[in-house]
Amino acid sequence: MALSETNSWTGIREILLRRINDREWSPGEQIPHEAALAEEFGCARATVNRALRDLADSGLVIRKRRAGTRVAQSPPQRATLTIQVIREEVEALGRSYRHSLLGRTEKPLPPALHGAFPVAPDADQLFLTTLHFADERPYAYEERTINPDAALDARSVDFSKISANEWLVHNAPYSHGDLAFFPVSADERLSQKLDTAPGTALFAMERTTWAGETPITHVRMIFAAGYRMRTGI
Amino acid sequence: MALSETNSWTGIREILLRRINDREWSPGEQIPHEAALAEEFGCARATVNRALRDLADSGLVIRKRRAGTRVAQSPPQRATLTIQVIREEVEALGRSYRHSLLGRTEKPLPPALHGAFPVAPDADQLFLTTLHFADERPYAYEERTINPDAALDARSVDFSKISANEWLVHNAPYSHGDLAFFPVSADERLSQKLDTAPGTALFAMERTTWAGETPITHVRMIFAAGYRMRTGI
DNA sequence: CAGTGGTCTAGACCACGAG
DNA sequence: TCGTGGTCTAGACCACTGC
Repeated sequence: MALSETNSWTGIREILLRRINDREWSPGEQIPHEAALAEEFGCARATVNRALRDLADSGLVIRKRRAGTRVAQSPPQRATLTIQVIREEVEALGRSYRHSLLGRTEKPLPPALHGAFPVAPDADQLFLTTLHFADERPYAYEERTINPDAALDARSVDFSKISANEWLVHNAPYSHGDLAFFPVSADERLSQKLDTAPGTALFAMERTTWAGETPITHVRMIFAAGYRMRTGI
Repeated sequence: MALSETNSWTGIREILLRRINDREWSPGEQIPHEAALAEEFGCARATVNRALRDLADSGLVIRKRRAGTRVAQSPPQRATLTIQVIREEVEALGRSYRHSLLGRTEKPLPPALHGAFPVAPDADQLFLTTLHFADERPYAYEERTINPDAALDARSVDFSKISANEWLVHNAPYSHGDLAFFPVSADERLSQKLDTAPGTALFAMERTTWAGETPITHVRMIFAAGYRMRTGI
């Protein structure tokens, strides 16, 4: 109908997408095989495969061997968040970055974290609290636990020169992690650090990263008032 | 070194990943061409391409034509959020779902939204407020604007039977959207709807979806106290 | 068991963009 | 301009899993 979609995989994806959006293929319905579509479009099966795989990645179709490809009943919305090192996030906003190490101690893990951060209960962990600034105004407050067994040189690093955030990204590769976002209400101490009124609603992020089965670091980052996390879908 | 990675694209990805993590290839450094790697691993270039494309998708390497492939300086952490229809989100938690339509009006767009939702200033928009319940307890409060020119049948739908959230997912395909997360402090009205104390910090999400250049709907969803958005990386 | 998607290959041409 | 990644092809074998 349109002037022409070439036989590129993106072109084929658009055609398939239109058929789904136009209800030519209804939710839950099985669509033709890769081989049939390849023949229809006059292209190789691999090209159709690439298009369908992309639609599957974005959740619009469900693919199973033997059972074929079906249009998803309620396509979930998938959004990709990109979480940068704080310094880069701030500098990308055109503001100047600085951080200040507020505290550093070594002690065993407090019981509250035992569930989320499985290390030996008597092994000393490194605890850091850091304040991140953008244009000399507080940007985020960070509370971090580092497992010295996983980040071998951490004990000897001067985290007032390079933030733990940045050092870990460059020196402690992780295999996977957990991420959570939630709101917190500024208590007396937080409101002071982040220069806001007590009771202000703040955006917080918690993250644990792992190297296989070994936890590397656990961090809670609380952003100053007005912070919004944005993305596209 | 390991017993053997087969010549699968995932196997090759693991080998490349290890070289990056072990600093065999340093951040910023250019790595061998696809052709060279294909020869080294004794596989087709397409297989190496698939592995490298996957690493590029997750932000670990940067690929440019002619310039080759380089290890990223500070690999951003990319997380994928899956945002389901609220009913499914609640039911996935093993709780029973119900919603209640609190209000429905038609009026032109208020000035506050003119920037985010570009429709004719005198065209009536459909405004809905909805409360979502999980196990009969408030789960989320929703304020929504629907552009009737983009969602043609919306005016004739009984949104007390099917939530606008769900109806739109099934009936108004979108091409793209904007998404933002931020905290709000419960005011008197919100705290009443969501059955929480005034001043509680709550998690909020704002989303606008588009069909090409035409805005379809704008929604602000505020979740009850205790809500956490989780994902993995 | 057999149909369907998942993957690999060897080769080719193309498009971008750094030098 | 020309090296590098991006893509397409035709064909093959494999792995999973529903029938």
